[in-house]
Order: sequence, then structure tokens, then C-alpha cells
Amino acid sequence: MRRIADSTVRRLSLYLRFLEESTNRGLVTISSDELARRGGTTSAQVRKDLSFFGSFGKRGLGYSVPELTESLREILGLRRDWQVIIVGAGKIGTALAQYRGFRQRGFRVTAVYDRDPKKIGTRWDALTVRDMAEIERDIQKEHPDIAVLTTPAEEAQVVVDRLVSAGMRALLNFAPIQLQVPPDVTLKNVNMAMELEGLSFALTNRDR
Amino acid sequence: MRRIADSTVRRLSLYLRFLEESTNRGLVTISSDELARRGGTTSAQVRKDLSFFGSFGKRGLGYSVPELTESLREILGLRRDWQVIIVGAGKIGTALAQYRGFRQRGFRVTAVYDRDPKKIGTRWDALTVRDMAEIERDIQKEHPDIAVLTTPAEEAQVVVDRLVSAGMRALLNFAPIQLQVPPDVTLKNVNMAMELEGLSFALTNRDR
DNA sequence: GGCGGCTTGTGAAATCATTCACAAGTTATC
DNA sequence: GATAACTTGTGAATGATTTCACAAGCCGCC
Repeated sequence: MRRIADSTVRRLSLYLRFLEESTNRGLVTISSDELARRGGTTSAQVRKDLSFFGSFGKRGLGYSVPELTESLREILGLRRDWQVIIVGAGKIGTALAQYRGFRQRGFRVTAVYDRDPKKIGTRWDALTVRDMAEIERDIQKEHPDIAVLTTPAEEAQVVVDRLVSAGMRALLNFAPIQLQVPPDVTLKNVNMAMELEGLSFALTNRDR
Repeated sequence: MRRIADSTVRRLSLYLRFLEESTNRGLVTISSDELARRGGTTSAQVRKDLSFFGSFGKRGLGYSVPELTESLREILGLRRDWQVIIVGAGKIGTALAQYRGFRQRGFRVTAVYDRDPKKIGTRWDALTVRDMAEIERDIQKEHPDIAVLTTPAEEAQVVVDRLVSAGMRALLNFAPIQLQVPPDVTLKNVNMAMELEGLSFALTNRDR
């Protein structure tokens, strides 16, 4: 398979979201044009995105909502659950650990780590905060798939190095810093500072 | 000024972060190559990004850390504070409202809204959760610059329409949904579901 | 079964973003 | 003040992504 652009994968995720909504509204069939309007793109873009993976539609008719939903789940690797650990039990880490949306989409948070003795052992729901010191051992034993990083920025790189050498290969980083990882590790960033600064830029340079 | 690509603005934000760190370490001068290594890009990219806005370096020497820092702050519109409101006092909204990083970067959270009577009136620090019903009046009175959306996905579009007609022109959306806004409104998204699905895709399609 | 109205899938073209490559400027050294 | 060692700024080349445009296929109706 030819290398797929990041932007394409992001849009697939959006299409899937809209398809799920369409299912709830009882729609059976949907056109690339409707998918595009909702995803803020063009119908040609939708068709091109899908064409990298096969041909899913019927000319003259559009796409079957349940079939395309299933195909996108397959493509995105969502026909299985993923085991997620959260590293850093601060404000954001805690909020994420309790966030229902993850579970609903097949991302099961199975552990939360911190190094602060005051936090270790506290519980929410079924989750107990574990000691950061045990993380390598746990990773080797439990093989989580994805680690979400919510440590302070200063500690993030050190923590990432530990996670990577313990075997983690997929990371979602919330610290406002660009992390260095080896090429076989996939890293995604959620950087609120960057987004806010993007808004600041837009507001400042609005009128040309 | 020629239209600036989103990717460029995002990198400027990264460079600024690294410059701040360099200041703390007492560096006076920095080359495009060092900036690039840290930002995960190339030195040519750094120079090109900066060239859209002027020429800030000295050939043979590199860039003055304090001067480039100041120039980037200027370009990004960060020489002033921005007034931010948070709409939705759930897990994420609450975590964001208490997050120190915003304030440090000049984004002052001045109000939090929810429509749940059980939440209205609760306080953290200097902030009291206000009634969603008052948001239009408050916007007209207090002129916040940026609204952060942390409502459930189902309500997000309705809330956005209200915010836009009350005059908001910059939005940061955390709901996992693509919102529709008029062209004079800037919308940025933080979509954790999308990032996780991107990781799922990468893990699934790792070996070709 | 033929016709009209739709909508897909996809090469080709156009646009946009990144990388190359090098002249020109700066500093340090002798 | 000439030379060597660096590093910027930037057109031109390359590469990637998006948009165009249209043939081909499907459905419903007469």
C-alpha cells in the first residue's frame, strides 16, 4: 500500500464520525457530497481519500452507510479494542482518565501513573493511580498499546525515553513540547498552546 | 502580506517555545539548524518560515535569541493578553479552567459557563461557573476574544451558533465533531478521538 | 430496453509546501 | 585587509496534496 497522508487519515476519522451520526438518524445511503459538506471538504476529496483503500460506492447512488462505516473501521484498525495507559495524574490526566468517550470508541484506559506519593494509590472508578517506578515492569507484563502523556513539559522527554525503551510504540503527547522519538514510534501531539497561538495569529492578522 | 500556511504558524509557535527554553539556558544566539533539530524540521524550512515575515538573522552568526523571541511574539500577536471564556464545565472544561499554562502564555480565562443548575455558582480560585443563559449578554459587555468549547458533541453546534451571533470570532473546539462557522470566524480543533484513531491506523498498518 | 438524472472513480492539471543549492554577508584570525 | 569558516535568505526544483473534469456505471421510469 502506498504511503497514506496524515491529512487523509484525519479526514477518514471525520467521515466515520459523520457516518455514525447518519446511522443514528436512520440513513441508509450517503453521497460523497454530503460527506464532504459535513467534513468541511469537497466531494472530490472524499472520493480520492477513499480511493486509496478501494472502491466502496455505487455510481448513481452513493455509499451504503453501514458498509462504509464498517470499511472505515477496518481501515482505521478499530475492529479491536486498544489498551491505553495515561502517564501523569495531573488535571488533564485525571480528566482524560474519567472521560467516557475513549471507552466508547474502543480505547480502554487500563492504568494511570504518577510519581507523586500523594497521588499514588488514589482511586477513581475502577482505576488506581500507580507508581511511576513500576511502569517498565507493567508495560512488559501488560503490553498496553498506546500511552497518553500528560506530565509537565520538563519531564516529558525523559518519560518518553523510558516508555520507548520499555516497548511502547504509539504515543499521544499533551505536553507543549516537541518530543524526539525513534522512527518506529508513532507520536501524535495535542498542543493547546499552539492552537491558542494560532488563534492569536489569526485575530491579529485578520484584515490582511 | 501573502496568505500564511497553517503549518507555518504552527511551526512558529514551536520555534518560540524552543527560544524561550534557550533564553532560560542563557543562550544569546541560535542557528536555523539548532532550531530545526528541536522542532523536528529542516534548517531550510526554518529560514523559509521566517522569511515570510522579514529577515531576522545575521549571516555567519544565526539569530539573536531575544530579538527573534520578540519578533515571533509580535508576529503571533502575543504582545497583549487575550481574554478567554470556557463553555462547558465538564471534566475537560474544569481541567482547562484550572490549567496554569494558559495564564502564563497570556491567555486569561475570565469566565466559565454551563447550563447545569448544579454546576452554576460553584467556584474554583477566582472563577465562578456562570449560567449559559447569560452568555450573550456577557459577551456583549465583556468582549472576550476567544471561546473554548468543551460541551458534549451534540450541543456544540447550537452553542457555536449562539457564540458567533453574539460576536465571537475565534473558537477552540474540543468536541469530537466538525463544526460549521462563517468564513470570518477562525475555528481550531483539538480532537483526541481523531488523534487516537490516527495512532490506531499507524499501529494497524505499521508494516506496509 | 432506452433515456434521463445522478454519482462514483480516477487520470491529468493545478495548487501548495518543502527541499535544494548557492550567492552574499558576517565574524574571527593572522 | 585577506582568508577561512559559518550561516542566512531566497529563487528554482522537487514533491505532495487538492481540485478538475469526465467516462463509466447504476437506478427509475416510461
